[in-house]
Amino acid sequence: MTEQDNSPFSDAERANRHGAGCDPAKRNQIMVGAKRAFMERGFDAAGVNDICQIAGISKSTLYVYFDSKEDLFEAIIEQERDRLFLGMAEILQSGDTPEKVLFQFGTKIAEIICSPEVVQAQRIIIGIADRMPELGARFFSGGAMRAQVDLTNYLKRKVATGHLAISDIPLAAAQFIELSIAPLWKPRLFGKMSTLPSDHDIEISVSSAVAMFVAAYGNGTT
Amino acid sequence: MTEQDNSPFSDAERANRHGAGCDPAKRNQIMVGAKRAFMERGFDAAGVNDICQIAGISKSTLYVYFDSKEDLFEAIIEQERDRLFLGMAEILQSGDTPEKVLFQFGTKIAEIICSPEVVQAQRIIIGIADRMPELGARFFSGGAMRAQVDLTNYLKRKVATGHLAISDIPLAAAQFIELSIAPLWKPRLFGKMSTLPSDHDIEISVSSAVAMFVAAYGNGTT
DNA sequence: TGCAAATCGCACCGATCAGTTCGATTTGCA
DNA sequence: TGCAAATCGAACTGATCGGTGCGATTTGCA
Repeated sequence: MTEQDNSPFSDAERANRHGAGCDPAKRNQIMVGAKRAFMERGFDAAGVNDICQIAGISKSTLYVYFDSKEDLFEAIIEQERDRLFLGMAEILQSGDTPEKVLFQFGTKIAEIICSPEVVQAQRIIIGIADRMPELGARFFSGGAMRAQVDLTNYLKRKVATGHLAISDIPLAAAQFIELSIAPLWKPRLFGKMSTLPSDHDIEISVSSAVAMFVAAYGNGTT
Repeated sequence: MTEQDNSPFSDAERANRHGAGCDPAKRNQIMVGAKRAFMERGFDAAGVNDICQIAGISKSTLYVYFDSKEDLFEAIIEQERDRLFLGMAEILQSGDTPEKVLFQFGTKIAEIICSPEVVQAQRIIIGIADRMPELGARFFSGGAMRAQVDLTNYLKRKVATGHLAISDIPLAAAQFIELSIAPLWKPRLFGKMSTLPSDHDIEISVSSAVAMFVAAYGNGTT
């Protein structure tokens, strides 16, 4: 698998010289270039030679840092997955009303999920889900599914404090997320909508999602 | 296995001589085999030789009937797309209450969209959406989007007769469809849920979708 | 500066695959 | 039955691509 550099560098070593395939800067350089190549052309169409050219490294070096093209792709996906959903959980710590919190949460998730990079990544992952089934499942678990779990926990708190009345809370969380991206994501994924949805589009979708959610699960006091 | 010779053609049709690449039975035979190959292995992994073997025809003949592998794939998708959404519109002609109609509609669409064949087709199409952007858009327009248009028209009628109160009707249609498949489709697509959702799973999802929809857009009389 | 390690550059391998060619074979109408 | 058209089958083409091997070059510490 990936060379998860378990080698403990001494301070002296870390400064400049690294073992073969152990320079984090070079590793990052490869991943940045490969990410661009994959995003622009897809997994199959992006050749290893293209990747090397874009990243500005030699093929020999690439294969010192990564075992295979698939290995490289996995490393990129895992990194991006974590990066994208970073600020997600914080929104749910706010003390605002559920309406406001849900609106912010829905907006954020719609922005992420419908962004060109994420849509492209999703396309690639879905397309090779047969060849690399574990990767698809992990991407989903660490991305959209994790957001759903976070939202579930938030909703549980709001139910406990009587702000919301929900019987099946995980289902409600999934519903809200799908509602937030309802008219946007699927067309994006299939290429029917080629341009990024505007802030206004997202606002319409998310505010309607919040309204619907509150109509169904609100207790009338908000 | 390969010979699908119980074809539904009359003796007259079948006995006739056809021009090269003009025998509908042979064309169908190719498409049946190719469909199996594509579904089992995906677009790239399914080789033309595999397709020929499964279909029980020679490569030469295949290229008499279809210009390319992509051409063949398109023909299959267009055919399947129409077949799957066949009984969809009829449900919306029922005189039942909106709750019942929506429940039937949601159940049907969830069954279709989450079925193994459709999920696999969606994966393939999404995966090659970059190479064949038109196909993805057409597949979406003729499939899920058409269902959404049908539902929009139904909802318009119900709004006109005062059964429902909706401001943005196309948005509401999209919302209902997404709600119906909310906890099911995405995990299926990413390979997180490898087995077909049970009737019970679908019922839970759809009935909750209906309840939510009525809570948001009902006028209280139903 | 010298030396060893890391990286580079590039040819090369082996495999795959879409699509073509063409002679052999089957099919079905007259 | 004869003949022409449709189909078969299998070799072949041309190109792509992931991955390897190895000598040349650069890098950075001693």
